[in-house]
Amino acid sequence: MAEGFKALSHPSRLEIIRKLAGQDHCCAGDFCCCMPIAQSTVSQHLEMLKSVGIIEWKAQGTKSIYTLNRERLNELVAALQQLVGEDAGAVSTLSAVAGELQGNKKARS
Amino acid sequence: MAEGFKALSHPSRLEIIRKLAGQDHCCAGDFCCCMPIAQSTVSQHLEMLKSVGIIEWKAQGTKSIYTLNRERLNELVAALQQLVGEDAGAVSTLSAVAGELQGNKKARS
DNA sequence: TGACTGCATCGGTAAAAACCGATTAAACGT
DNA sequence: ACGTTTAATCGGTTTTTACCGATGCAGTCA
Repeated sequence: MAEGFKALSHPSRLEIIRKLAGQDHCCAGDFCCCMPIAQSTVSQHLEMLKSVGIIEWKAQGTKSIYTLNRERLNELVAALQQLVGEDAGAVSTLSAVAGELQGNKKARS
Repeated sequence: MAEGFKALSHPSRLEIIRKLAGQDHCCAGDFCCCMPIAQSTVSQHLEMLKSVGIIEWKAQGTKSIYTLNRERLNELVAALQQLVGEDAGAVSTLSAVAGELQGNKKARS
């Protein structure tokens, strides 16, 4: 769990995730060209994210295709929520939001 | 944001949070006695958690009282969810849960 | 087959984090 | 006022992380 959050604890790695979240998949080079760090450094950040399962890797010709593992990130979210103790208060907030989004009168009040 | 996750990226700090989550408040000594690290080290971990707002501090006599800032942790949860991209899928799951908990027919389907 | 591309990996340096024991300082009880 | 308790801070060491340029190695295309 600490490992997972460590992977999220660097701006460059968050940037990688952000980019990947809006794009379905990227190859390694796509990150290099929009970040102020060397290619080898990017590669190491990718390796770290991969090692904790936050991103997934696939070879495609001479390129490396990376995709976001949303499930793994959701696990981290869940772990964090559980740590806080997702009690009644959190649930009611949650249902209020859900109601709002659906025009659900019962949930709103 | 990276700072926040960095604070969560160490087992000792997670342990502090976990302990605090089940206990409303603790003084500094309460952590020392159940962790395999020196008092000065615990103090530094507490300082780090405090500096990013995850815990709060209050002096009480000769003791230091620490409490968990659940709101701050929820902010991090939210940030992480947003990073993943809380899309339609996530919302419907969310409202389904809310509906379940309230006996809401509309949300259930 | 030989040049080229795209990336991972290697070797090394600099900076940051983790940790400790010792010291300091505030609040307390006597 | 004095000794005690509690916890922050200091000085220093070791380990880890971040970063780079250079090198190596597939896969591709001429």
